[in-house]
Amino acid sequence: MNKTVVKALELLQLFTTYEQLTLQEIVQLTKLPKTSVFRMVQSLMTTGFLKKEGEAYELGLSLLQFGCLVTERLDVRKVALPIMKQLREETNEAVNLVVKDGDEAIYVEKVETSEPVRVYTRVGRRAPLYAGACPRVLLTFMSIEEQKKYLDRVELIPITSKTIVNREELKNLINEAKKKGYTVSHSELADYSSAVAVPIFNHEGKVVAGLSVVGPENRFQSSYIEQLVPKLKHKAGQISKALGFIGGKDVEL
Amino acid sequence: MNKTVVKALELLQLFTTYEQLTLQEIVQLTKLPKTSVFRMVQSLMTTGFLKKEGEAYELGLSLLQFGCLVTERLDVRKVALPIMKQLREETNEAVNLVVKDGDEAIYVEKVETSEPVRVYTRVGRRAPLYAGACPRVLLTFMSIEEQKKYLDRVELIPITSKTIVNREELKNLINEAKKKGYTVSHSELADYSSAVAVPIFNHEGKVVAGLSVVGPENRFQSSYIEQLVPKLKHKAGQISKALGFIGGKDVEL
DNA sequence: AATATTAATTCCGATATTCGGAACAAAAGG
DNA sequence: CCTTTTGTTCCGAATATCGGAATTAATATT
Repeated sequence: MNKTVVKALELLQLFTTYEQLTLQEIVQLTKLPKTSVFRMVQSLMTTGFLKKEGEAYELGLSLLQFGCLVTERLDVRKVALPIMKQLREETNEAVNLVVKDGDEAIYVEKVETSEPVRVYTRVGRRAPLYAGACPRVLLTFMSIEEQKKYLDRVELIPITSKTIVNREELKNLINEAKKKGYTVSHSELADYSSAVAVPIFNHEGKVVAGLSVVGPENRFQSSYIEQLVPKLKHKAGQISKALGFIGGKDVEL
Repeated sequence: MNKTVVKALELLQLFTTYEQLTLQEIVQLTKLPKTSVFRMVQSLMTTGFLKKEGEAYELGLSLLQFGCLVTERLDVRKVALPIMKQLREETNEAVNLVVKDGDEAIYVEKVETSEPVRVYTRVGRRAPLYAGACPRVLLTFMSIEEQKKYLDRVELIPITSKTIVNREELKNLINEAKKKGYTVSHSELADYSSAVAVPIFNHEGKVVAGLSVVGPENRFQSSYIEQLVPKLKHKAGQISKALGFIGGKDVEL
């Protein structure tokens, strides 16, 4: 492995939290010697990953290009987007699409609602697989071995006061969700926001994404969730089908 | 500067042209020793910039997050987008927003038309400042010294058969455009596509972006362009104003 | 105006890190 | 079963990185 490269890219990661940083600030945050930081920043600048805006450094425009390319190349997203828009029309709620990346879930597409009270999720946001409806639906429907390994390995860190941190409770929820074919979460990732999520499968029958409807907790009572689930399952089924998925006991095609 | 970091990031740049690459292919393209490529790829993977998809490597999902952050943080884009949509409604043509990044122009936002014949531009695309209406409008309205330096330094490489490669011709076009307050191009960046572009200024009176209307060459006759120009100028003026621009002989506010 | 303070940049010798050839392993193809 | 191709590990040599210290630049203070 290449230590310097990793360090430089970790340095770049700082800019996901901070919009602008001076050299000084980077030194403080990374605790690396100033000269080293300086060198790395220079390197990141020549490649367009960072740029200097007056005093401070910012993310460079190269990243724009990369981001767009990744988006375009994600085919789940391509087929899901129009269907997500339909779902938004039917439910008038925000719809999210999440894919798995290592031990995390990443929000790759969203369709917003016109409701005045909204839950704002940023595309590119990451969340652990155990928290939130959409991430957990990925965890629920992954292969048994992979799931077991993950559950043994993962440390359950609370994000909000309602994040599930008890391993047994999590396992129960997963098993239940597997039977029902959907997951529900209340304020696990952000306070006062709830979500219902269903899995999307590819041609191999593997979960490749989670589709969810998100909204304010007070609106998401069980009677309302029951109305949402068949709609979600229907749309997720359409997306799965478009990806070449054929079987599926849990999915109504 | 940090040689390894730069090399690794240049390696990553390969993936803007190729969607997938095996280790072998990267070795051939970069002409670097296999072991070095291997190491760099490993480093890029641990940081999520690359991922292995079966045989080959692809851009990782980290880049999605970075791309979205850059987009969100670009405030020209934020204020321009709604106005661009209005312009699309008024003209029923595709509208592009371009900013300067070093010696290049980058497309940062687009609004597409419903016309059957379209010109497709990808967000994140780069173009030299001398070619195409929108890039050249940035060149036209940058500071005199900067412009002079650029013109002395730049090598004019043809992109299509109609790309301007004669320095004198380019200078004349720039001077003319400066008087008129807009730039026109025909098939300079892509065959059969034309564009009209106007500048957007910030609070300091510096050009920060170019706004253009793009369409198929046959539709962009001079009579039609004359209709477009006032509309473009009006909208660009609105955006400039929103960015704090006050003066402006060339802009009708 | 002179001085103090803070941050950015350059220098340079020590050394840890990267380099890259070669050997090895694994998988694919004949 | 052997050959070929691609991916991965090893290890000594070399060089690129490291980081302290000095220098420069910019800003604040007396």
